[in-house]
Amino acid sequence: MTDRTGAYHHGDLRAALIAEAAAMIADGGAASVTMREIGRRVGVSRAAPYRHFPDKAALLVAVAATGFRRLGDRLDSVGADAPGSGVGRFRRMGEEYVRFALENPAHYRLMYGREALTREDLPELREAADALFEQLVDVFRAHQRSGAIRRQDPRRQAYIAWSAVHGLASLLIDGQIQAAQDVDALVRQMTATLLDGMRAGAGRGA
Amino acid sequence: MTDRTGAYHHGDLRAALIAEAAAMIADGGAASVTMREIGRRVGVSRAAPYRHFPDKAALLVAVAATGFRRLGDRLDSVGADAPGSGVGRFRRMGEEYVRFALENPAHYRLMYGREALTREDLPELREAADALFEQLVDVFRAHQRSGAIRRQDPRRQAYIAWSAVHGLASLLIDGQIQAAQDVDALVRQMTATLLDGMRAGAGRGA
DNA sequence: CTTCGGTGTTGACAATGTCAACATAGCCAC
DNA sequence: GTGGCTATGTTGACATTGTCAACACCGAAG
Repeated sequence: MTDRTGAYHHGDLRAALIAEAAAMIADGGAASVTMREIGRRVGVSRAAPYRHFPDKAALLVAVAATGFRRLGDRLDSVGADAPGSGVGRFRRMGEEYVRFALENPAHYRLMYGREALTREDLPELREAADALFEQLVDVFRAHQRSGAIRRQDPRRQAYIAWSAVHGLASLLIDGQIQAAQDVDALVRQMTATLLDGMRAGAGRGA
Repeated sequence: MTDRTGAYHHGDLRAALIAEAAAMIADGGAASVTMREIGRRVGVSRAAPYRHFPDKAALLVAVAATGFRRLGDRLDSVGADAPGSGVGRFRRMGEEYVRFALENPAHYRLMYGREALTREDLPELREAADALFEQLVDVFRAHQRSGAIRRQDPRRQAYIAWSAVHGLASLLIDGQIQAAQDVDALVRQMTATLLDGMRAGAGRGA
């Protein structure tokens, strides 16, 4: 198999590079990540990573994408925990989302640090993010079915909810909102506000 | 006056540096900003900027802070336009906020790119951001007085609203939400949802 | 006029991303 | 098995960058 990106000399350099980069990001911020240092830590030379990623941005994209997938899994699991499709599902997902961000601030920032990471040739990130979004849309579809919220374009509702949760996570991470706040309470108030707002007449968009 | 940071050899290098950096950010992204290039463009040597800013991050903080002040001014003006303190005030501010972000995406990203910019010794950014937040709190206080929304901690309401608007702006800028969407309609739906939610019973936070 | 601090300049250094030339290891056809 | 091809990894090299140190200059204060 030539196509397999796996074990050759090192074992599975590609995976090791992603893991090491993630680790470095976790405890030094994205700025501390260096191609050369990653190589050093993994035990290869500085140019070795270039056999697996065309450049630094590509490696970071891969790292960011794994973040979206991990986050998606976590949201899935708390979503699945829901006994019925009660309104609590969105709330629990919101809490979990913010928790993930606070636990992995640098990684989270990287995931949305689209500035350097937006590249046509690397659709992986966008796809991972899109998958996450679709999860969210499903939640709103479910909430509509259960009559908890108003029937209208669930994607629009999901956009709004995503914005709110992502915004809160970002502001918390960056310290714009003092983390001393009771975060869970804030998340609950936010999700409740949104759901209440979506239950009421709000919807004459456009 | 020795304290005056102003005109000496150049005229007003400090201000020129900030302006030039802002310009470079505007059309090349933050990554394109280079101390040396800024110097080149302003017509000074590479080390000259270091007489006015201890390092690159400090200059970027200054640039980011001007962004918050400009944004604050714009929000003020649309807020002031409000005839009464009608509920429209928050909506208009939200629209203006998102407009600013879409018009100055790179600058906006820098403003919230707290990762590299969080430094104890440079409170300027935090202060500028805090001032913006206080503007928002005032809006919710006003909306409470007019009875448009529920009476509860206006800061919590402002946090939620800020999160939502900032999140939407971020996702739009980064292309996570297709800009092809009718942005204004989305903003209107969001602000309406939030206000409706704050009018209803949502508030048992904690 | 002299002097001094605020400004700006050039030289230098270490670190980084990345390319090119070169080495090698494992798998394939024979 | 063996020769060779490709995937993988290595070292050398280069331009660029942030930043510091040593030096030069200009204008105000005495």
